[in-house]
Amino acid sequence: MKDIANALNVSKTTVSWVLAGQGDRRKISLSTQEKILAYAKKVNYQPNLLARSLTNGSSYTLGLVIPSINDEFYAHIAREVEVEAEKYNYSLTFCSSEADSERESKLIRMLKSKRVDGLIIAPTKHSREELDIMIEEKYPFVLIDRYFPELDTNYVILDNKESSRRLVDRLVGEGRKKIAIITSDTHLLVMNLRRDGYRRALSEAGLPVIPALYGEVKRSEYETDIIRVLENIFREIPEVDGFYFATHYLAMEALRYFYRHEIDITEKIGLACLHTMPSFEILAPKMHIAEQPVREIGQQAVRILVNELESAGSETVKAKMVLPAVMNFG
Amino acid sequence: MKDIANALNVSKTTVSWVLAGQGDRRKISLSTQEKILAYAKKVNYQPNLLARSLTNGSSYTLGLVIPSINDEFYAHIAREVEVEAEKYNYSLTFCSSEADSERESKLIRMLKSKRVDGLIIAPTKHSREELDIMIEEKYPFVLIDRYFPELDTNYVILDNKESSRRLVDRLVGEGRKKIAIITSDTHLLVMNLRRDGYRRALSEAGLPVIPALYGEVKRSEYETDIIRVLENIFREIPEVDGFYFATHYLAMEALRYFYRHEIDITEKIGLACLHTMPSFEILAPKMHIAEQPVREIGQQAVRILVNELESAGSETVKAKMVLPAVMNFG
DNA sequence: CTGAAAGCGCTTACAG
DNA sequence: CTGAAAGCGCTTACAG
Repeated sequence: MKDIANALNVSKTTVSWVLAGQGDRRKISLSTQEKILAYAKKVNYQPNLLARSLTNGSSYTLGLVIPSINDEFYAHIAREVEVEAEKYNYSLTFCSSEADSERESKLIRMLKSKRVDGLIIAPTKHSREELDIMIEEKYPFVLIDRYFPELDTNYVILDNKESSRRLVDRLVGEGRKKIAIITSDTHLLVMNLRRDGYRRALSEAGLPVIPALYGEVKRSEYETDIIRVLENIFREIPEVDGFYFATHYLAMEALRYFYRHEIDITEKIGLACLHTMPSFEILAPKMHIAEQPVREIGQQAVRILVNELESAGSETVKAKMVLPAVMNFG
Repeated sequence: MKDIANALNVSKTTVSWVLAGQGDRRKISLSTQEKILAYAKKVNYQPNLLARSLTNGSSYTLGLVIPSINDEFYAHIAREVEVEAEKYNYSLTFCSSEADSERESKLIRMLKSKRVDGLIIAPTKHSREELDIMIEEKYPFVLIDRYFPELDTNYVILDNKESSRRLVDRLVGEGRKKIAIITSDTHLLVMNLRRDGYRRALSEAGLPVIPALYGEVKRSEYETDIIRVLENIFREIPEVDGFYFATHYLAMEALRYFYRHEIDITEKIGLACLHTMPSFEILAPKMHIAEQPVREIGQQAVRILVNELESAGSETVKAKMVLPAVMNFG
């Protein structure tokens, strides 16, 4: 900009106005304007957005903190967030927390230091400290997929309990009586809500909740641990006739197991899963699926954030959205 | 920082030195150092990295431009790039170009304006202009997955021709004689290389290349268009006994079709695919797969970039890496 | 119609 | 041992 000003014998101020499209408003002579625009084009001037951000106090970048970008669900979320953010001229910096709350805290601090305007977080655990600080500082952020009811934050989540209840209810409707539930990450409230939904459906149908039909998979080694869990259930309750998977990657691994052991999943065993993967339709056409409304989650998260950014200062009331799943009965 | 300086009656300079860990080198008295550190901690001081970047001229952010983050392969690449970048203290801003070179150009310009230190790009088409400008400006970037041999740029790609040749050769080895090839995005050089590999394998085996066994799927509507393509082939050459898919999502949709029409893909029809998806192992255990070495692509891309950033100024010779696929014969 | 000047929050060469 | 000052590249209130 300085170069332009020097080359053209005008002030940086003038250049700045013109380049910002405020030339007319500031009544800068057309000839000067044209001169500047032409020269800027000639030298292929690109504004330094870093400097602009420092001056204006907003970077037009949002931060996305998720367990891993290399996960069907979160990659899709990232895409939808990106699309929506672009409408408001924001771009996205993402970080994978790897379900480690230490890391998560570090990443959040880093993103704040880089002065992203707001954060969209799928929190792994209660990073109490970081979230409290952000609430205190009124730093704009919205939680997705997971949340903490005791904290007054924005969030956009699935109606976990009801989605689960409906899925399991469907299995019950098929006459199944020994329905297992397979979960993971049980420190997460959402996982407990899913389990609640399962229990609910059973008790509404007058079926007992059998402890041996509960399987908990270690997240960090789920590919192998789920085998142990499944074998356990088949050994304890050989007459098991249904499985409800609390999340998609558990179902994926279970399907791998079922195929390998040629277990009949069209008649003998009914399946249900919270969220989906592109192959489920082929692998298990009869599986009942409650799909996360990915697009809406992404859109709402961005809108809530942008809304809060635009009404900076004026206290906005926190948005708490609980969305229904897209039900896909097999 | 200013606040700290005022509160403690020292200069910003001193605060800056201490916070940068240069206190000892600058021989600042221990008592001052401790005072500053303690106060910084107390007020939870977080440096404004925007300001630092503006001063230092590097933002410690890399830009990743890919067709879509919502794609198995690129999401995985993103993850590996992130992991590797973190080792060098870089974070990542990503943008999905949606295979639109207009968009791609815009995104590249935007990222440069935001002063990312370097770019990792899976280019969609020859955005001649943007790439030329970057070469001209010596802006650090590395191409992945796709490249342009006529341009002197860094790149990390798969050995497309050889991987394809080996896959098809495998099908040939099974005694198959009517092997179809299904491709898409044929404006991309890499797709042509894959086709070359296919042709090569056939001619090495003395088999004819039959035009009717060539299927080209429209990228933008591949889910439906592939059906047309497959039906065409089955109609023209009913005795087709093999399919080579030039990329994973084509295989995925084809499998959907094969399952729906109960086509025998264990004996009658042999399959091969460049790159994989988590379900292929279950859906088509006999499919031959050449997996992209995702981790190595990500790692090398980052290392090349960081290396160029660190040797800023001194002319580095461009890295041109052609990696072998990880072969997985079904 | 146009420009000089201050400020955003840092770093660092220079001076004492 | 410590600080005043310049500079990174922008924006904008103020003055003429």
